[in-house]
Amino acid sequence: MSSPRTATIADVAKHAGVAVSTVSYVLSGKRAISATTRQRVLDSVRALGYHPNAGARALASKRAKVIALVLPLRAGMNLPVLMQFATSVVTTARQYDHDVLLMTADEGPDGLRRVAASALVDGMLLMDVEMHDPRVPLLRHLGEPSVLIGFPADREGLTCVDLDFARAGALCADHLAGLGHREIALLGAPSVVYERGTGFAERTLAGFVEAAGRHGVRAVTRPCEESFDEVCSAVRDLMDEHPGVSGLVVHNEAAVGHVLGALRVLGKRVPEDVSVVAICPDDVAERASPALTSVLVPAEDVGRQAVRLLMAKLDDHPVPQSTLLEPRLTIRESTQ
Amino acid sequence: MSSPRTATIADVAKHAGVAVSTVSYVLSGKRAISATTRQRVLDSVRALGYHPNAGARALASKRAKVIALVLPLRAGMNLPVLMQFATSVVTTARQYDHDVLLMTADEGPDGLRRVAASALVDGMLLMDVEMHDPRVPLLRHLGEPSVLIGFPADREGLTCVDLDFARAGALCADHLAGLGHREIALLGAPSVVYERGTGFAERTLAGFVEAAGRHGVRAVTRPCEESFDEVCSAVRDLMDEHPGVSGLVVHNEAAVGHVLGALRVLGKRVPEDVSVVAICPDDVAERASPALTSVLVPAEDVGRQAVRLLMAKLDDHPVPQSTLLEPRLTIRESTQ
DNA sequence: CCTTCCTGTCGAAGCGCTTCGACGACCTGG
DNA sequence: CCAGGTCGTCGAAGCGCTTCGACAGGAAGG
Repeated sequence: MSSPRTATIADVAKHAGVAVSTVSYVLSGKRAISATTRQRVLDSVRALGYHPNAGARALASKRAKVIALVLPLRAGMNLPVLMQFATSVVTTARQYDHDVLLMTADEGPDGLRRVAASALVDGMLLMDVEMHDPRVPLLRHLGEPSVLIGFPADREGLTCVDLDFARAGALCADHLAGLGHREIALLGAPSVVYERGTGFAERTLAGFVEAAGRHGVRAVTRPCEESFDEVCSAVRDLMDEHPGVSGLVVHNEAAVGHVLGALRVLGKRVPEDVSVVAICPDDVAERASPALTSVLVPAEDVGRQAVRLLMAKLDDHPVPQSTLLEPRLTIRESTQ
Repeated sequence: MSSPRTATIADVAKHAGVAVSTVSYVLSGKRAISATTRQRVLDSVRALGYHPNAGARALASKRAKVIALVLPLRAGMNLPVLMQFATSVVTTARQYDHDVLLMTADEGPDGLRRVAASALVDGMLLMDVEMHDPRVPLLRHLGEPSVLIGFPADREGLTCVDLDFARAGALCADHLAGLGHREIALLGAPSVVYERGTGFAERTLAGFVEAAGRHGVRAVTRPCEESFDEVCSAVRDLMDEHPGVSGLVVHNEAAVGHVLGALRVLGKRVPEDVSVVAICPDDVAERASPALTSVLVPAEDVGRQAVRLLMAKLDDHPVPQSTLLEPRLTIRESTQ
């Protein structure tokens, strides 16, 4: 049962009849090795099922080949997107031969410090960055390579990636305005998210308002809680106060379903009476009835891009300070 | 800017005026150290901001203090529960001074092999285990300490944890029968989940049917897809074919909201015409209207318990082969 | 034909930590 | 008062890997 002690590089060297360092150079490609030797070593590696010991490698090379993914896991986050994101980070990292250490934000800045100081990871990916995030100054100070998902207020010296939420908001307004709607509304995140100063919510709103203005369309916006009853009354109030609203943008994944339910209850048909555009993942939009015209949050792209940037930084390649990912609008049945 | 090379154990030893090994013993507690020396060392540790180098520690001690969390990230999984689970795993692991490496199942068995062979992790947690999971034999073979979330068909030599889904199903039936309902129905996971032979769906169903039988109540069950339209027709068909059904159990998180919408569309009032019990996280149940009587999937408990078991195994403590977590029914407004 | 320069390989020196055996110093009991 | 224990500490030997400098041997250049 007990495996016969996993093979070490010395075993491989002996098996191939070469020096330990030669094996290392074959595996890392850092020095030229003749084709025949290389092949012999590779064969031995396979024969013995050799995998380098991660600790030893990290110790000697000062590279752990692990990156940290710091997820928030706080109230008001939308989980499915997060999960998609995490998946794409792991997958992409593996393509670069790196693994992913999962951290939650509740260990706080100390967690970052610990992980950096112990050389457990080579760099980190931080999600759900706020405008005035306490981790940001620490990050600058630590000097660990890092990439942020989201934009803090002061971007100096950082590398940030995000969906271009302003464009997303604008895209929704453009679409509705293009369909001839003259008065449109945005139902956003729960108010707590705005209070926290999470950038993406504000940027969506700004983009929406700006685009509406550009088209000469009246725009109203309000936060949106996530229980059915609260969504219901929010929608009702909105319609009462602004009876002319015929286009609705929903930027709140948990509430999307409830908004449709609320409209049904109020006797509003979609899209005949009200057109609805959601900013959410495609599966949620497709699962709704009618299927929702939506702007996709490209979680996978963001994850992939973030990892790429981090890898570039690890290799000391220069990277742009900000990367904005283009949103994509998919027209389905909920707008006309 | 560049930190002055992070402190090593040698630095601490020098600063405290003791031998390196003494520092190590203070930190690990594996040998008796006088109170005064201990204090001096601890002070130096704090003064220098010392954190042991993870690689070196792993190399020397053969313990990485990292566990792997293998998530599925496949279709039909319900993400929020998964996320809660992941959070509780990370948090609990940290309490045991361990970190968590995130792996997706798509690297497959090779991923497990790699991670085990490279000693990157000391043990693993596998989620979403199927009845005939290909990873199970490998796991037995590798001899890495591991804990499974979910039950494969052959449990021999493994350690498994899960919610007692049979009890959960039974609890729902008990509750409805107790309220006097004589004909009840279970709306389950999408059919693909049953086809995959995922244990939890089948066990819920079995528990539900068994309990209904025990109470002399008629039970009907069917799988349930996740789009609003499909849910709608499933509910309509169900009601047409079994007009006597007055109690509904929904074991499908994504469909819960749609079921309520469907009943609303069909003119059925909840709970006056139909009582509804959901098996889902509390926040989903609370967010619905009316707030749903629900059986909680105690993702946090499962995560915590799984980590505890794994830690016990790492310390060579004996652990039970199966651990079933008791479900808890919360009565809200949707049943009468 | 001899220097100069690659190319391919090797040996050895760490990386920072844990752990084992050794060994004074001190206590205890006969 | 000394044999036999403890207790607290130290030094050194690795753990498995990377990487540096050295060095044969052959190619190229004068």
